[in-house]
Parts: sequence; structure tokens; C-alpha cells
Amino acid sequence: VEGKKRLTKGQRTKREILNVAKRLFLSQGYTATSMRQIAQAAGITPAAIYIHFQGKEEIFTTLLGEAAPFEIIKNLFETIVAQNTEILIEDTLLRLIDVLFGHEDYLRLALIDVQERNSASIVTYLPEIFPVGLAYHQRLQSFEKGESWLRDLSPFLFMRALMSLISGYILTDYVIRSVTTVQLPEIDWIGGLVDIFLHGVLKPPEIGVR
Amino acid sequence: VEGKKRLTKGQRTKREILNVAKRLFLSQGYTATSMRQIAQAAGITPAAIYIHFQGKEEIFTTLLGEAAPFEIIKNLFETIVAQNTEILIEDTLLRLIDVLFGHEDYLRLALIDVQERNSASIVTYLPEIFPVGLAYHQRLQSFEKGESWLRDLSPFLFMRALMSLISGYILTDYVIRSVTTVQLPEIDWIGGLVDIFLHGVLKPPEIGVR
DNA sequence: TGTACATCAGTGAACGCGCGTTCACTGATGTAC
DNA sequence: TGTACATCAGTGAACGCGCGTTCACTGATGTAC
Repeated sequence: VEGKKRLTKGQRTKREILNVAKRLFLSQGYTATSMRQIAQAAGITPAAIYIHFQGKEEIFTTLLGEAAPFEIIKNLFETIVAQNTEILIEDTLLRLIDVLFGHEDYLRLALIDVQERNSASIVTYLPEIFPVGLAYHQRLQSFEKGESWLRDLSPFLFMRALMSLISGYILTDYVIRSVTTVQLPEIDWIGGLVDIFLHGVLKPPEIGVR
Repeated sequence: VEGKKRLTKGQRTKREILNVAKRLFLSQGYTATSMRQIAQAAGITPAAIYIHFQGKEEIFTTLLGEAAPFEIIKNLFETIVAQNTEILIEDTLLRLIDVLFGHEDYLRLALIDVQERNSASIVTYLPEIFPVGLAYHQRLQSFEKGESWLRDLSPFLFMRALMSLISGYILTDYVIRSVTTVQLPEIDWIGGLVDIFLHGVLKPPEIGVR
């Protein structure tokens, strides 16, 4: 009945090592975090870590593997439906940002990986995510043209614009959160950015003509 | 006449230290780069570094200070002119991306700073750049309304959308450059992204009405 | 239920090594008379 | 032009320290008969 709690002592320790290591890596980076720090935070000696992991390297890669939300994202793109293009894109972006912020740790770990370990972990997943994006773009194009519909854009450009929006939002979010000197008004940022993505910042040149 | 080359031996060594340190920090990160590595690459002993800098810390902050292009960006926003809103925004973005890619090292150093040193160096400049952005937005709004003009957006939202576009473009550029498995078509990425920023990804809902 | 043995999950000390920084010293260059 | 001295730009050895990892050992727990 307690099911989930039926872990051996070893498994619980391994879990604890991963938890504290994640916290330390995120706050200090990979190189600056030592095995002794991890051991102390987990309440064991450094040598005990080597019972559960081959070394520091394996702790980090295990964390990266656990944190990656690629399956969820893939599933999101493949199954999402809506009544027209506009709402579909809007929904997709809102949910995508939701997923990514629910896995914010992954974003930061991946950034550490790229920065300190010359390894682009995202890159290994990218060939997998690519066809998903292209299929999604095709679905967008096949909508009835009575409602608002997609402009004739290169699918690659569309995908990159989408990725730029997401990563740009996340990056500016980091910056904004660390600024305490400037007081920003309360704005529905995501809604606003998605709106700009859909309709642009300009009004159409002339009214009633075009 | 040779003017620029009239440096003392000490000044030349200091310059050399900065050059090699920059290269090492960018490729390995801050913590993973040692003073011995810097000294060896500069052709001196570690102790000699302390003649020119107080320590490792000062080398890094000096590099950050030298690399920051904030004055150029400020100047860009304040002096740029064009015949209408659309062209002005387009020009601004193209030049902004140009400046930032000309100072790509700064972007990476700033990222290292945020990641490994818990210090947001951008943040110290932000209060300075803020009024510049607001003034720019006001200029955009004051254009004659005969041509294409700006939608009625919050200036803060507009600025963030602009920052998102820029940082998103740069981030996706990193990723794309490290992917060698997928062959991408040749596209005018910047032009395409700016176009989407201006007009959105959707066609207007109905033709001839609105 | 009791005993013998294997496995599990650790400890504590040590390995060799590289870290950032300091310090006493040194030869070359510049300056004053 | 020659000499005395100060400053510049380093060297080489050492400081104490923390790093990732290994190794011999140990007590607790699980299993077999």
C-alpha cells in the first residue's frame, strides 16, 4: 500500500545524492561544485558516492537525462488540436512555455552543460524533434482558409521564429527577475508576446483597402 | 608616427594576459581556467600576473568591462532615423544584431558571469538602457499615421518583445551552429524574423473588409 | 529458531595533483648629477 | 660620457588548501540450511 516508499537504503541514498547535487550544480555550476560538498550535503562521506555512481561526470549526466522534457514536448506538438490556426498556435505556445517552466531546471542544466562541458545535450535530441516540428507546420497549413490562416513562410523560418520566441522569453525572464532596481508594471507578458508573434507590431498600412 | 605601438613592456604583457585569458575563459569557463594556464599561454610565470592584476577576479571583470558595447547600442537607439516606422524598426533590429554579433565575446562572457559568478553584469547597465528604450518607443509612436504605424502596445511589452527577438535569435544561432547532423537550407534568417516581428505569422482574417 | 556466510552500504585515511596567491630575490632599463 | 641609484618587470620556490578518486576495512542486514 505504501508502494512508492519501498526503496532500499541504497536507493534512498542515491536519490538523495542526485537531489543535493542538482541543487549545488544549479547554484554554483559544474566545476565549482565538489564531490565533498555533495557528500556533506547528502550526509555521507565522499567515498560512499562511488558506490552509487562512477564519478562526478555520471551524476551530472544522470541529472540531465532525468530532467529532459523532450517526450512531453513531442507529445504536445503531435496531439494538440484547436478550431483554427490562430488558436492552435496560441495554445501550443502557451502550453510549451508552461512545460518548459515546469522543467526550468533542465534549461539551466543544459546551459551549464553547453558552457562548462562543451557538450550540447540539446543537440542530441534535435534530430528527433525536427520532424515533429515540420509535421506540426504542415498541419497548420492544411487548415480551412475561411478563418485566419498561416502566411506562406518557410517551415524552417517558422520553427526558428517559434524557438526564438520561447528561448527569448525565458532569457529575458532571467534578466528581469534579477533586476530589483527597476519596477516593472504587471503585464500579461506571454499573452502579449504571442499576440505580437501572431499579428506583428505594426497596424496594416491602410484601412479598408488591401 | 607609429603611435599606437608605443607601449611599455609592462603594458604589452598586460594586454597579452587579457587576450589569452579571454580565449581561455570563453572556451572553458571561469572556474575551469587556472592562473597557471593563463600564465603559460602568455609566456610568463603565474607570479608575474600579480604585477598587473590583483587576482583572477580582476582579470575577468576587466574583460567584461572592455567587451561591453552598451555605449554603441545607446548611441544607435538615439541617433537612428528613417522615413517611416516599418523601415526604422527594421533598420534598428538589423544594426542591433550586427553590433551584438560584432561583440559576441561580450555575450558569452556575460553568460559565464551570470552562470558561474552569480553576478548579472547586464543588470548593472539595465537601468541606464531603460530610458533609452522608452524614448525610442515614443519616437516610433510619434510618426505620421499615413504610412504603416505602430499598434497601441505597452512600451514595456514592445521592449521585451524586441529583446526577446534579439536574444532568441542569438541563442538559436548557438544551437544551430553546433548541430552538424541536420542540413538546413540557406535562408535570410534575420530578415525573416524581423518580418515576422513586424507583421506576424498570420494573414489578416478577411480580405477587403476590416 | 540458530548458525554460517554473502551481500549491502557505508567509513576513514590516504593518493597524487593542481589551485590562487605570496615572498625574497634578480637582472635590465631609465634617470640625475 | 660615466657613475649611483631607483624603478620596472619579471623568476622560482613555496604556502596552505581542496580537488576527484582509491583502498582496506567494518558493521548491519539478508539468505540458506
